[in-house]
Amino acid sequence: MNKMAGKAEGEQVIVFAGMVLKRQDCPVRDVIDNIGGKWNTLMILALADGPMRFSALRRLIPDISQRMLTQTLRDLQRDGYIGREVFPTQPPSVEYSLTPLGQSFLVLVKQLVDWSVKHHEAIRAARTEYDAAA
Amino acid sequence: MNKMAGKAEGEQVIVFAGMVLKRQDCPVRDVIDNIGGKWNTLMILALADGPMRFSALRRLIPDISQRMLTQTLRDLQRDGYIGREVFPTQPPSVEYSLTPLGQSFLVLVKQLVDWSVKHHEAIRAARTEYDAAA
DNA sequence: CTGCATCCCCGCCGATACTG
DNA sequence: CAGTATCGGCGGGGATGCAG
Repeated sequence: MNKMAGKAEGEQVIVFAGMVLKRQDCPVRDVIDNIGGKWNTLMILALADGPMRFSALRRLIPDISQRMLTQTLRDLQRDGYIGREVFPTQPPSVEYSLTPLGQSFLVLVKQLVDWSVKHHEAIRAARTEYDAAA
Repeated sequence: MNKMAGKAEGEQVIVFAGMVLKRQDCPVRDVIDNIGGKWNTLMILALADGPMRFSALRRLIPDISQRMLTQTLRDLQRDGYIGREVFPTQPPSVEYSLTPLGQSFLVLVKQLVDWSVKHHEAIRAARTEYDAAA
């Protein structure tokens, strides 16, 4: 995940806003990886309005494979963003929901979406201009 | 607030906060991809305090390869986050700096860092607990 | 209905060598 | 100093099939 190039002696750190972020076991990487995944943020948004069942999520996000749906949910559950509750019905049903941590994170995701929508015009413009210059 | 809208010809869209996000050419993906990359956010942070030369960035981030340094800078430049200025000295020197768009984005990154630092304890706790349960 | 297992492709990223 | 070029590993993620 986060490979260390330096030795134990040369402990690489980065200072930002007075905080020391060690390259190994960097707190930010834990979060970045969750944002960077193809489906993670979308999953957080999907659960924004309340708990949802597995099949409901499939319907909500039609173009996700079963494999990635399961894996994304597991990853987010592992890091404490979402909770999983199994109901012993027949056939069984499983409900996923945002934990307090997940809801806290949702705020960031929403800001990210807002910023994206607001600036994606400028981004695309810069992109075409750059490509044209080349 | 988060609902799937109908589709006409396989045109998948997702509605969030009243905004329609088409799956193809999604504005959020442009931003997400920049966050998700291994070095992108770090580069933004590195330029937070002002312009920096190529070699200065190398020293600041020791464990980045020359290849990825160049590529990351190019990508961010292409999307308009950073600017590049060449000084005709001998040998030549190049300075990179955040554009207004980049500085606007920097705000988000900082919030991300703050959130990470504040909650990474909870995340790691959830992670070990999940692994223990397994 | 809710998963896990398997196969496989492809793009990220690192290592290394070469240039103006 | 500031790049470019090439090779190769590795892991993300899609498609499909099987199971409880």
